[in-house]
Amino acid sequence: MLINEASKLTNLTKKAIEYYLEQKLVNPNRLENGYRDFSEDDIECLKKIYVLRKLGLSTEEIKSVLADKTNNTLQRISVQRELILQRDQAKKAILDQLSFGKNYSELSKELRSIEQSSTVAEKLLESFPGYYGQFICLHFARFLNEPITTSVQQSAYEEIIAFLDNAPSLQLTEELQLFLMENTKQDFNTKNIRDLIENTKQSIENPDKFLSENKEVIERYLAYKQSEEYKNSPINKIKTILIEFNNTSGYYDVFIPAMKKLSGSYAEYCTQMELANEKLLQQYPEINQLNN
Amino acid sequence: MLINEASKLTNLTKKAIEYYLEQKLVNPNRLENGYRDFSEDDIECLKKIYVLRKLGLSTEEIKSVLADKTNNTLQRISVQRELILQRDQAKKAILDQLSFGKNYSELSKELRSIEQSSTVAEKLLESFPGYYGQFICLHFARFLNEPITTSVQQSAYEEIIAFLDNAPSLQLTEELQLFLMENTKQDFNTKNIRDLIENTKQSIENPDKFLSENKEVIERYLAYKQSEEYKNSPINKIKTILIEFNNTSGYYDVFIPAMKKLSGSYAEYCTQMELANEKLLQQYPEINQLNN
DNA sequence: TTGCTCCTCACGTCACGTGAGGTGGC
DNA sequence: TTGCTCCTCACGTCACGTGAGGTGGC
Repeated sequence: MLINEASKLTNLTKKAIEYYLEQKLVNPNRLENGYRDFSEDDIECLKKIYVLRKLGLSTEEIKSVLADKTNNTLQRISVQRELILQRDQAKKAILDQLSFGKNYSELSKELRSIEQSSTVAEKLLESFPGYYGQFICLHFARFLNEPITTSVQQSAYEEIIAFLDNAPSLQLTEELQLFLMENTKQDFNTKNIRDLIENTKQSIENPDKFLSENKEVIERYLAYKQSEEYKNSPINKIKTILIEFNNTSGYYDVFIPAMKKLSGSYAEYCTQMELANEKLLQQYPEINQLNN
Repeated sequence: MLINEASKLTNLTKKAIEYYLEQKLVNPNRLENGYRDFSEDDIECLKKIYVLRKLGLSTEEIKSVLADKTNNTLQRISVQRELILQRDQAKKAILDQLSFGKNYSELSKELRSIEQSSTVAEKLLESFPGYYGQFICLHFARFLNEPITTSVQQSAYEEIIAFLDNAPSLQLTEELQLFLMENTKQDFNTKNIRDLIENTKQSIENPDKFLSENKEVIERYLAYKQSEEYKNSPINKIKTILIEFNNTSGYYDVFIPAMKKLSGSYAEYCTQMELANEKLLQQYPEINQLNN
């Protein structure tokens, strides 16, 4: 069909369609007279583009979403938009304060720390691949709402940025990447990640309760970790790579200490986590052997 | 001081400052050699621009904010951003559904009704001046979350758009505008409007309770409305103009009926409102005379 | 031939960033 | 003279919109 009909079917203007053609988002055949001939598939594709554009994705982003047969790209973008929404809400709150007559210089500082926090979160998402990046990003985002006021915080912020900008990228073999994608395709979206984070939080806040309530699961898990099956599994390989990466990239030596300096709530979280971990080790000393 | 120093003091780049100069947001003097000489006032102004730009205001918006000595413009923009935030949140929810694997064609409809709802809200804000526009906009925004699915709703939507695009603008004399501004400057911001709306909602949901609990206030109010003082007050003049406007513009004949068709929850609200009003009239029949 | 669609090309938008090329100050 | 700042002018960005000018189809 010709462009006019395509335009009507997709709710897109001709000019918009022409633009997407130029950007190679769609590639209809040409008729002998040079007119473009849109197929059913082209129309489907344009309809998707319409939706994605209305949702605020750039043409580049749309290109990768269309090329990606899994929903991984879409999930990443979704996490990104969540960060942006949070930032915009914080900005809206400042706008309200301004319209209420609060003065500019005070708010200017608040603004700066909002921007710095979201820069950290965005860079975290960029720095780590796939699902792992989303997890890391949402995990740390919770601790980034505190204003940066002291010079210690400021230099910690700068260390973090330098780390994230220069850290070697985490490389997984294609096989492992595929494994991760396959296994996170359905189950892990923004909401599930949030739930997971929330569960972790509750278990470290009250480790005794967690340990007694989940005795069975924990023991099954430990048994699995000692099995041959686990030792040869992709998930173990990924874990090994991660530990190696964390040890050599500066993640443990630079990033984590800086995060603790930047965010009081994160430092507190870590302390709790260590306590909980001690209790776990007391109850299951065999874990020590597992990690070596 | 020269542009370099101004840039350092304000956190703006030279190019950004030059752009604001071109847009006439600031107007520094020139030295004999043609160099620009920024005053303390210019710097203050640039600092404000910095904050407002970070908050996402366009240069045109910033221009009106800077020109406006009251906070009225800022308040309007704040309401506008609230609408945008709501829309973006709805869009983010759709993005999540997509990344969860839901199909495009279903979501495309949802998308359309999100956009239509926010168009109505935005046009409401544009169509009425000052505080009144903000109130009207937030008042109706609550009823605009329902999807547009039937053809009755669709044509009601179109009627509303046509009404808002063509309605004569509500004109108040400068004196009355000033009065409104003076009296809404402090007390009415987004949050206060919300509270007011919430209070109204509760009183019409349970008119008996409202009437008995607020007996004294209502009676004092009625007495005031019968006084000579009220008859000569600006608020009475504004009310007269509003009633006239509502009667002649099509607000009552076109807009309100269309809103009822568009939104079931608004229709319900109106019914409740009428019931509550009847009860009020039963208790205070003298109101009938007041309105003539 | 007329009125319509199709094509490509060019220029505008918004808030700057990135130079280029020329002048001024020390 | 050198290295710095200042000035203005031009072009690029992103996702199109608004024509202009020419061709094709009925």
